[in-house]
Amino acid sequence: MSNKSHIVARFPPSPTGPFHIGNARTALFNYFFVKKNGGKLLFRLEDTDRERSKQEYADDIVSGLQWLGIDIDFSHPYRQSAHSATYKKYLEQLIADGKAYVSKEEVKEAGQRAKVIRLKNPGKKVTFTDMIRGDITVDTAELGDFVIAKSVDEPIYHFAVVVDDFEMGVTHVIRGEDGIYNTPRQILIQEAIGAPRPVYAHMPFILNADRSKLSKRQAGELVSVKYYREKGYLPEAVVNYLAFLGWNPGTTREVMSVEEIISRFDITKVQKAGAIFNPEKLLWYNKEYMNRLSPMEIDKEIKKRFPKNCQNDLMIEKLSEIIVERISVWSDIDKMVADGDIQYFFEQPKFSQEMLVWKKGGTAAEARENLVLVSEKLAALADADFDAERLKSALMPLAEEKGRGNVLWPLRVALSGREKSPDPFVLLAIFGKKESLARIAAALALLK
RNA sequence: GGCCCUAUCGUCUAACGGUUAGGACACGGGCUUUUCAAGCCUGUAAUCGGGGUUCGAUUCCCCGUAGGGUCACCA
Repeated sequence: MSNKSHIVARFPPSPTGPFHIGNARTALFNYFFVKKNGGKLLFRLEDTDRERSKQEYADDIVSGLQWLGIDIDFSHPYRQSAHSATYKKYLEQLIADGKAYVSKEEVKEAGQRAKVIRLKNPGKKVTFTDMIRGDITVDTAELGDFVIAKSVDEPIYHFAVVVDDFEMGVTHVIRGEDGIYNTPRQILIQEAIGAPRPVYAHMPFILNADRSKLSKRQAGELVSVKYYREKGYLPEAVVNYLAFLGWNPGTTREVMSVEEIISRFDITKVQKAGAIFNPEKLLWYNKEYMNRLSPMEIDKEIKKRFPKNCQNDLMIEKLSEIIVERISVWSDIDKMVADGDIQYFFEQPKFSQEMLVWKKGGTAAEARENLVLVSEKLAALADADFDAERLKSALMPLAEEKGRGNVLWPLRVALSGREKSPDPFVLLAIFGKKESLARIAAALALLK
């Protein structure tokens, strides 16, 4: 890393499926690395597989990357499909130099070619440096003269990658650990075409709970970046979680902005073993980041998710605090709406007489008597006194005298109609004097 | 199976030969003067096993064991 200004890394997904969270982490670590070292990150679409490559997947990857805040230029990606002439040139040169040859093959399976291009393997031991794992030595003899292209117009992956990295001036290759065994053969190809060898770093995998490689089979939708966007996760939280999965700056604090992560980033401190993906911790991160949001940002999201008959801006403003402390991701608001935890703020709730009675030893008569007393106390207050703290000091003496449960439970149910809700003082403050008294009156009518 | 990589609480991790093995998530308990949530305090919990090296090993070496990766005319 002595030549900082010359660092060029790349992120080369093949658009053959939805953007995978493990891939996102690899992209992120590439991003941290170049940002930290003042390098450049290039985007390449490995779309040589005509059958499986789809534009919608490419779009999903790009939008996922942008959502995560990876601010690199996606406007003119390097597409493998646009470089067949280049591969052909190198292939023909290798054959002319006698470093590769056209080999006649026995066709064993459908789709196999009778002629392919193989590299003449010098059969030596190759040692390369991995920034995470140190030196790795592999004997390439066992590879034999491996296939590098089906024809001069159809290079296979390893060959295309080496040519692309060379053409793009890539100096640092940071990829998943499954790339470790691709490296020796790619190095052999590099040497054959006279390309310089980049520095490597192979990242450990993100794992399922049983320590196998994170799979859609086991983790379901949790593997796709799109899922987190749709569920209403904050990209900062996802980035922070992913960054600390398999790496940490040695601090006790784990909530850290991207800027700080970048400034502290050190790829040599990346863990060598894989890490199990922990959705609970991600949720915790998300909540941490939600707690740092401004009321305006919260209100905007709530408004977006509330049904048509709950679009009262003034009420939404009052609710944002109690909602945010009950959710971990934005889509939890949808659940609250579906569960009926929202509706009662906007219209008189329906509830039964039994629900008004304190379950631990209260009677309907007590509920009625206490609601009348509460009602009288509230009627004596000014509108301006409808503040949670003041209401509490106004009503608690009564609650202490008559029994907290016997006073506060009926009051809370009268206001919310629910088994679970914010405390009655907060509710009173939200509804104000007039609406509060009206709801209590409605409850009293039921108790008669 | 060959080759390679890896191994600290359930999970993510700190420790770069000497710590009561630290933190976070999750979990348990308690406090916040009804319920829910949030918050605060607090507790349980780990060095895979066996040999070395060393005055001393989580740390260095070897052997096991376990897990993972990889052995394509896929990317």
